[in-house]
Amino acid sequence: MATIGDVAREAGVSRSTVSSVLTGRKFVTPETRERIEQAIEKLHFTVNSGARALATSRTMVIGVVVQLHGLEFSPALAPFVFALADAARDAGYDVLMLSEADAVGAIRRVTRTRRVDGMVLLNIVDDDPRLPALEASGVPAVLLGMPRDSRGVDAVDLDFAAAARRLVQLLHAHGHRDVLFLRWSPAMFAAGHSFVHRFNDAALAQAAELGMRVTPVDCPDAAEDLPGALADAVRDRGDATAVLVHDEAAAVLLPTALHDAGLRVPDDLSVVSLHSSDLGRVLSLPYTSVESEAVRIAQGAIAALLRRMTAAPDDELGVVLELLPPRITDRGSVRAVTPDRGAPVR
Amino acid sequence: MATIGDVAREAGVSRSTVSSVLTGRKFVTPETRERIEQAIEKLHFTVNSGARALATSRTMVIGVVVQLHGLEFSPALAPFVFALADAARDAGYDVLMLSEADAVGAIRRVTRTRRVDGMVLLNIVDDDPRLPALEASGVPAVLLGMPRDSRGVDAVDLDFAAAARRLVQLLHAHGHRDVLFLRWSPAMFAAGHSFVHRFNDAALAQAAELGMRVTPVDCPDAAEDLPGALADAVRDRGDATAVLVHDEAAAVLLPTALHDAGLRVPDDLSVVSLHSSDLGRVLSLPYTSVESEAVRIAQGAIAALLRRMTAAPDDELGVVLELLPPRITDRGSVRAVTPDRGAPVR
DNA sequence: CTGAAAGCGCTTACAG
DNA sequence: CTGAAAGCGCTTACAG
Repeated sequence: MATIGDVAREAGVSRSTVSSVLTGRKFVTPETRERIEQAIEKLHFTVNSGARALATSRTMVIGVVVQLHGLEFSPALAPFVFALADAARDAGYDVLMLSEADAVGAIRRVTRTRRVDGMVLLNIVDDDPRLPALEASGVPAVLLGMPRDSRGVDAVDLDFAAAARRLVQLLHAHGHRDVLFLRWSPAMFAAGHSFVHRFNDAALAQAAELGMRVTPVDCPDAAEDLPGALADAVRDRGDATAVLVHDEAAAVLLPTALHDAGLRVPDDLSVVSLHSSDLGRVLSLPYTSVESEAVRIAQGAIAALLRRMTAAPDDELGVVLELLPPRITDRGSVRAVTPDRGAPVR
Repeated sequence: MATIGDVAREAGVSRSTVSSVLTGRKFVTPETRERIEQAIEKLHFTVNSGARALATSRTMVIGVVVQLHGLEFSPALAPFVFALADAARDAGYDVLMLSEADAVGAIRRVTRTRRVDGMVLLNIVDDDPRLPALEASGVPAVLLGMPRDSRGVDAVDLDFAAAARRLVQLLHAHGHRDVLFLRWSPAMFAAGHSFVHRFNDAALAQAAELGMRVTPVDCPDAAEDLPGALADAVRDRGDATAVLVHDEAAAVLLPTALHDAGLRVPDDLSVVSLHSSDLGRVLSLPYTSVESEAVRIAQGAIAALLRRMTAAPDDELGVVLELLPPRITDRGSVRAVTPDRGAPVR
């Protein structure tokens, strides 16, 4: 491996001059620059990132901490991780994946050993134990998610409340007044996943405001109980003319449950949902739904992180809490009904 | 941040002695060791990984390269990535996630800048363009997947051929002689995903050997065409008494298609499958199937990589090509039929 | 068993 | 505009 010294010798200049063209932080005459670049080319020289990190105190690495609670639909995390890596790369950063069970330990380890310049935390919950560890580390960070209290840490997330309102409004505008709400399991609520609460609270509030009846159905904690629970919910739907879904697995399994019950969408029942867009695409989920926006959220998170990482020490930056507006993709799963009778419009 | 010099001063010893207890490569008398450990504790000292990397030429980081072809079911990759990170961590390594579109560029970049000690490549295809780049880099590596020609690189994968044989044998043992084979799309075959070929070839060969009729059904390249294709396949199944599935999305959507057709499993039709275990678990896919073994494969891959990374330069290591034996989980989706009539046994 | 010195490969004030 | 020197925080022969 060629070093900066080899390049300097080859080009007949000093190491500092080579460094100047590498960093681009100093002016070098075109001629010597040219000579140096040729030497770099010839020797296949590349900067040793460890040495550079030691000299600059910047690793150009971002740590991404995902906590696999087991409760969550882990495949749905993948798009966010990949989108984060892409966004980081566009800014010149690599991504260290921290998925070990002991997330607090991971944060301590990589920050103390100076492995990363900044951190992104995924699947945040209220009172997340990772936040104090983050605070103690003093490393720039951003949350991909929006806990009740982000403790001064920047956070970026989809606006789940707005998403819920828009879906409810959509149903209302089509005449639906009685809606079944398939929501995340009690364990997810209890774990403090704030997106679950935000969606739920906003959906119920919006429905109340519009004078709609919304019957919540809790998805079971155990995956194997879900098909049965869906079947029950659909059978016991009463006069509901529409279904609002906010649970990954429920969105995937609902088609089967509806078919089992001999119901057609949207003829017999309208459906709107919020679930992972990637999953929906691959499985052709046929429901009008809110996009999960992994790419935009990841880009927003990296932008917020860059702002912190590149801030001067004396900059007093305000906390960024960014809620991205939901976008709805219409897949024709909502049908207009007459509000009074609850029956499909002919 | 405390440095090794601070610790040395605090403990009243030299920096080299501190280093000796840090690395554990030299004997230090218990008394001085004790003093040093107390100083480390007191100052909250942690080794600066960049400095250590520079001094030792080892980063303790493994690069994981995933190529998101767009064709594949990307959420199914997540379990492998997480399992790799876990296995690496157990061996003291962190994982750098490389998911950018230009995988070859990523390999060049992280190896030339000495960011990693080794690499793991996921979703390998035949004639994978990443292999030459890997070879050129000279960095230890392992493939998670088994291309036709691994070009001297260690590779670990599930034994897809054995998996196919065992599933076919299982159907045969239960009397099935006419089987529908829902297989990956032509684009996946064309892309050279060897697991797709290995499963397919072995399934067809085993069936022929056992005198079974197997009718392959190509899943469509476009996700949105899959539901229709499944419906067609099920309707036109002829005298088939069982379905063999090797396609993630097909495994997920088959229940709906069967329900649509008014068919019950296993009463009207038996089903066996190979799909992501995690996905199957979360969605409660009700089919007897081969486990995808993300954890065992990842552990095997990291073990193989460690062997290379820790080998002495003059060790002439043989190439490791490891195919893990498939394990079948019985979910009662196979029913015994009488071979002659093809009708269910009453 | 411990320490002084050199070195890993860069960057960055500071002179000139 | 270029270079010599010091320094980033470790590890590792080599003496003693």
